Amino acid sequence: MANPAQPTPYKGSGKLRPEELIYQEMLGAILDRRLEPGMKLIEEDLAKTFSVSRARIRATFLQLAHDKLINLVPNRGAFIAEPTIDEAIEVFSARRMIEDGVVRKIAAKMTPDRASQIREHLEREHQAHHAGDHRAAIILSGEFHLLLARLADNLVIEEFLERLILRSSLIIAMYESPQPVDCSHSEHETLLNALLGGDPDAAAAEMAKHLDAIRDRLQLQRPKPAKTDFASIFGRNPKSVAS
Amino acid sequence: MANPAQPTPYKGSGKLRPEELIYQEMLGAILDRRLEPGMKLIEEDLAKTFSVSRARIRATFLQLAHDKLINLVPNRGAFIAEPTIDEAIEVFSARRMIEDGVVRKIAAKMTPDRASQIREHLEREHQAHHAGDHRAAIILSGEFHLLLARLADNLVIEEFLERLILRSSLIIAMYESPQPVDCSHSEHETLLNALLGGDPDAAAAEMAKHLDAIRDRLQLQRPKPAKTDFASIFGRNPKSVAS
DNA sequence: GCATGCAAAATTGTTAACAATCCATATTTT
DNA sequence: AAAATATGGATTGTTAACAATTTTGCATGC
Repeated sequence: MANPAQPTPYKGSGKLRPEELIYQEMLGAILDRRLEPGMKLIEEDLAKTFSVSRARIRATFLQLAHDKLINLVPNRGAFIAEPTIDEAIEVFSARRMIEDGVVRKIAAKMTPDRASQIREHLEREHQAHHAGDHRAAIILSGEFHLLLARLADNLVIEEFLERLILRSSLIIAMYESPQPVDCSHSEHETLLNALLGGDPDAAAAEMAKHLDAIRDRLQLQRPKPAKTDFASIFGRNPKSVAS
Repeated sequence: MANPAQPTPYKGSGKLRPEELIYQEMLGAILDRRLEPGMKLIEEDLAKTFSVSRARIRATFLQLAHDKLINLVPNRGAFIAEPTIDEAIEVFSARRMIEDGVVRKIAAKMTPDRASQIREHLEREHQAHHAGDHRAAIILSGEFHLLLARLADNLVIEEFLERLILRSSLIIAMYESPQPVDCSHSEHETLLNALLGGDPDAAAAEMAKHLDAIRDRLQLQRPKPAKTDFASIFGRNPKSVAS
């Protein structure tokens, strides 16, 4: 027998591997901003928190760093990523490129089954929005895009976009304007209609519009919404305080 | 000497980090097929080979696994990836999607400087080809696509495509037909001409054609060109030997 | 008062030993 | 003889201690 090559099979039962759990846990904390951008992550503290060895925390760090959710600095440690404005713009630009292809592929071969899958998801988004569950709404909003990627039937693209969406979530958490931003669920409905129209160009244009809209709702001009930046809080330029 | 592709910029000085070195070393061995698909990688052997600790080998494994160049199986170890035919098809399909966007972006804003960068690269490909340096030709061929990604001016896309190109290289190494395949350098010239034409649609079409051509040159119908598969060597079906 | 340098504490990086798991061979059982 | 089952060796997974580095607090000098 042979092939020793199963990607990542869970051990048989529905048992969740601890490493996966820790990744998810930290992911949630980052996207919730319980861990703020720039914050230092101390290995031993986390190890004790999750009752695992430092080695495992280290491995988790590598994963998170690969997804650009934390920065790993040699001899200094791990820090929650602080995506710059340029990075944010590039991420949304990359998504535009990729989701353009996704949407075209779906529009070209829309089936009733796929359509109802999307509709079902929209329904959930709708419910969360009306229930006022902001957090769920944001998560579902990301999953909408992931669903489209899945329907495009290409695992490579799906996995990449998944990471890009996580990264987007961090960006949104970091740069979102004071008022709620997840009004985008109506845009998702517009998108579905475009997809049902069967015109790839139209659907792609709609997706581009949607992603640009998300980006534009962010406050990407602000220098840095950092933790305790007294200088900006009190309206001074930190570099030239006493000039 | 050697490292063909410099994927991640090194820190300030020319100091090469050992971890990066090991990754590059193993990468080279995989793409050269000195390490064959399916082969087991034993931590301690590698640790001794590179004179580092097992922990570092482990960290390198995580990186390689993330790039889908090896498979990590819990409690069993690490194995050189054996991309399936379906995977191969999906990788090239994903590249079509992404490089479509790349090429369009470049075609839309071609400058003399960018054009000469591409021409310069083509010249190098040309030289390697005429010098009969097969290995260099394959590497340069991949770097051509990477150059285009770089010119598209989006780091996110660039990094992703870099990984996808590495994965493609493994696929090509695994499925390439007996006769040389790097005749594609002339296709790259065709591609440059399309880019210079300034017509995004035409350029994108050319790229799609090129990627399909690469894929079609592979022997993606063969079940598995495994190491010592006597059954297939002697023209028998391994499953039903005695029927 | 502010900068500089030193020393201690905290933190990361590394190593080695130990435990758990898997694999192949040998042995027993049917 | 074939299947099932023990057994030993090899390999991965984990832990804890140690070394190296960075950070922090404090004292000193200007």
